[in-house]
Amino acid sequence: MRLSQLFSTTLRQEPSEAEISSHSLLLRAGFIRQLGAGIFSYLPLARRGMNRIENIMREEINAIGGQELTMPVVHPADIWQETGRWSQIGDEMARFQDRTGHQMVLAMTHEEVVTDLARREIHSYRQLPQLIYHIQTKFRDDPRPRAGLIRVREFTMLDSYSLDRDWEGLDHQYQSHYDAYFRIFNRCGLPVRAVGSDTGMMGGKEAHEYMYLTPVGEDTLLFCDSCDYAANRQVAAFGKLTPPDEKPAPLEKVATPNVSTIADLADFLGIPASRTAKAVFFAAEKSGQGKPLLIFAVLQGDMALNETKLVNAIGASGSGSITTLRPALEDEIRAVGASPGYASPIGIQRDNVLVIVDDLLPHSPNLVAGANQEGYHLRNTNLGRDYQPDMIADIALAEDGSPCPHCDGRLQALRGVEVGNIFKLGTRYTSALGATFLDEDGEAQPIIMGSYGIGVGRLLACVAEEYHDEHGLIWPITVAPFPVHLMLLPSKDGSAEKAAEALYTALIEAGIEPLYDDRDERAGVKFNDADLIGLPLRVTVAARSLENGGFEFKRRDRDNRWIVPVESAIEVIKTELDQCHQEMLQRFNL
RNA sequence: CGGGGUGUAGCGCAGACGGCUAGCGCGCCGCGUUUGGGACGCGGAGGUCGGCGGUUCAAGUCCGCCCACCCCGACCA
Repeated sequence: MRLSQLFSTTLRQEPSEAEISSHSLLLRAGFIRQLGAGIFSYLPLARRGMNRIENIMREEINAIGGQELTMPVVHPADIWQETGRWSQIGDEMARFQDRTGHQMVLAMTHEEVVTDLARREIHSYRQLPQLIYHIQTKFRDDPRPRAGLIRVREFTMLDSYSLDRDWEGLDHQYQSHYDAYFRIFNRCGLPVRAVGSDTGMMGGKEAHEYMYLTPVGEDTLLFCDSCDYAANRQVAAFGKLTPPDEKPAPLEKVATPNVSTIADLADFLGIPASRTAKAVFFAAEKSGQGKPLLIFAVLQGDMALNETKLVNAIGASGSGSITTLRPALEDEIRAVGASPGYASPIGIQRDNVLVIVDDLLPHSPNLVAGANQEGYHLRNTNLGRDYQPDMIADIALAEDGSPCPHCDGRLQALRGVEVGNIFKLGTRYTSALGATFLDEDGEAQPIIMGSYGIGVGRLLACVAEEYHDEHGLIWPITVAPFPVHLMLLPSKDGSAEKAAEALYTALIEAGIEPLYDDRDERAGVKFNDADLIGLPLRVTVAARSLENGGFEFKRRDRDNRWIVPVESAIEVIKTELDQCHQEMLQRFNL
């Protein structure tokens, strides 16, 4: 490709909307352009990089038995209604009507369509297992796109789906993906960690996320410093310190004027926060019901609430499908007889209230809790004696420094970007859509499903985030849009032009397509653009290099330059590119 | 959805007290000089000042409404 003809230009100045390196550099180097919030065009350089990523994905998924197909981006609403997600998912799903007035949706994921295909095609255990995948555009109307390609609304994902006759089969395919996904990321040069995660809107049993650790990430992960425990903060368990073993003491009302926070309370009474009980309120809107359910969560005063755990606990309790959880209004709290700032479950009305206490509370005696009266607290409240919970569950948020749930270590909090995820869906969708097969005994069984996804653009952005310096991008050989940046610096006698053109042709004939900077620009401009675009190997053809005995070679990720004789240029380029590959394999033990 | 911010040429920005043909740097086009780390000279092109409405003799500038984008939060993969 001749740079003079390439459909994009580099920008000298940093675009004002870019806050993080990958966004800024991908814009400046001419890889992407933004059309709207979270909506981008991928110009030829980005497209080529993404093609290479997608081909790595195809190789790895094919290697574990995947078959590529393509499923539609526009779906009729009824399959989403069949699984219940039509009403479960909110504004994040883009909906519209076609000309005949039928409700349609833009695909935000493809479980429904896969399951529909499965129920049409799969009838016998003899047809299982299956693994199908596609690389397709999705749209999620995210309330807040940000950080360039890291969090967008329209995006392309590799999406694979496993279909099995039993749970052992799912376990096997899940494990295959677990490993294949590591290979995909590593072949792209991206170091990732797998962590246990929430299943969120996907539903199902077990799930892992692949996290690229970076301060620009918006997920918080917790890693044990001495064992291999790792989890997204949303689901992270932790070892709760055992409270003192005291006998329950009599309840005692104590005046606490203007003391409405845990910190003030502990201060005022001269006790640690861990000796207090904290109340947190949410209103749960139930589908198809008018009056929201008040969620009254109680945990030890030194701990923060984990909303994801709370939602999952409520879901597990079977108390109806909760569509949304929002902070309760003050009136809603007062309506049950609780007093904000001085609240406890003691003595409140219990109809249409769900009291959920953290699983540490049964072991934490004599806590100071609210008296449900402005300006007063109660000493020595005890679960069981003074109030009964509707449910006991782990609803506390793990923090940096929390004890590991599995060993004596401490959890460390780090930021990360989720670049992929894998879910054991089980029969969540196949049961809903009636995707069954007949087993050997002629009995209908629901197909057991798994789903696995990687965002292509987000992966590209993370690679850019990982590999760059103050001059520009530094692409790993495996995802670079071109392997070689061939640079011509014009000469008076035309010798450099002649040599560069010859090398350009010879490289293409050798199956190596370079990006050929044939522009009539100053050397400084060309060198700076080469650094910005960041191709792995730069080959400069100039009068000076020819006088010195050939072409000047430089790797983008190294500082040194050296001269290679004209006649061995192709061979050395091949060697260098191969060397880049080898270094990559070594770094990731591939 | 809440809070904050920004919309003036392709990019980065000035102009805001209402007042002449709306500027600057970079980029772009032409000619010449220059040619290994973002050259120089001369000459050009390019703007419904985010949109609509209002006030006024006069609006980029004042007022109202709306829209878009960015950041923080809520939310989310």
